[in-house]
Amino acid sequence: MRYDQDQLEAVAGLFRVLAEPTRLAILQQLKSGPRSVGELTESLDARQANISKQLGILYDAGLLDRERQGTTVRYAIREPMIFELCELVCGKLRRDAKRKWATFRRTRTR
Amino acid sequence: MRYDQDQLEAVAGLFRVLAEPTRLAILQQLKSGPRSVGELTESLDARQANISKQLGILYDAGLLDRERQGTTVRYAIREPMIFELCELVCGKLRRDAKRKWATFRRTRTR
DNA sequence: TCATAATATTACTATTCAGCAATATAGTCA
DNA sequence: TGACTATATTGCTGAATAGTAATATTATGA
Repeated sequence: MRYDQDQLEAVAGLFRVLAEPTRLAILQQLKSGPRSVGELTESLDARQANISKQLGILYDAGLLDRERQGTTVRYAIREPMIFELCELVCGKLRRDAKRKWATFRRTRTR
Repeated sequence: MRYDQDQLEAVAGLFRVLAEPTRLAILQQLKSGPRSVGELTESLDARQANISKQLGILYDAGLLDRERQGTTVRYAIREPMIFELCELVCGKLRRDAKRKWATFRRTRTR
């Protein structure tokens, strides 16, 4: 697969959406099931304005579904693919950590 | 899998490295094989300083290998996993595009 | 050692954006 | 309608960073 400039921009844009701990934390919460803005605000110990804003960004990126229920709004994962992404990244981080640890042991033990 | 704050930061950090079109373009070039800074600078029509800087960021993130050969330096992919990441993202973008197109057709044809 | 070539670094500017407080909007119920 | 609740938006500030020109570093060969 070969990407032109616009496609690279689009791919980079989606990675950028995932490049923020707060948004990842939201996604992690939603992995267990749909949540309202208020529930997320409480469980993440954050400001409502910020959670709402970050949810908007995730929604605009097409990663979440949104549904009004009376005066509350519930968000849910639309793209389970994001968890595969996170798993791949975590696998790499684990490999890095293991490598670093092995190096440390080598330099300490002889 | 459950992530704490530090892990979320680490994952976000790696996504941030991939969240730049120039760096993705570099990775794309390297997919065909190792390249020197000069070769990348030419094929990407960019400034040498910038390519060198972005290569440094990719290297520091543990995504690239580096090898000096005389006065030139060749970089190579160290983590083929990144291409899986890009493929997942592209799959999503294709789905989005298809969905948008289908909606367009629905609203036009009746 | 000197000249040259390839790469890296530095110092800077412009842009982007997370988080915030304040405020606006939308839905519910009396 | 008005009071109340939940969510969204606006305007702002501080921090991060892509790209740049200029310069420094490193290696080669005469």
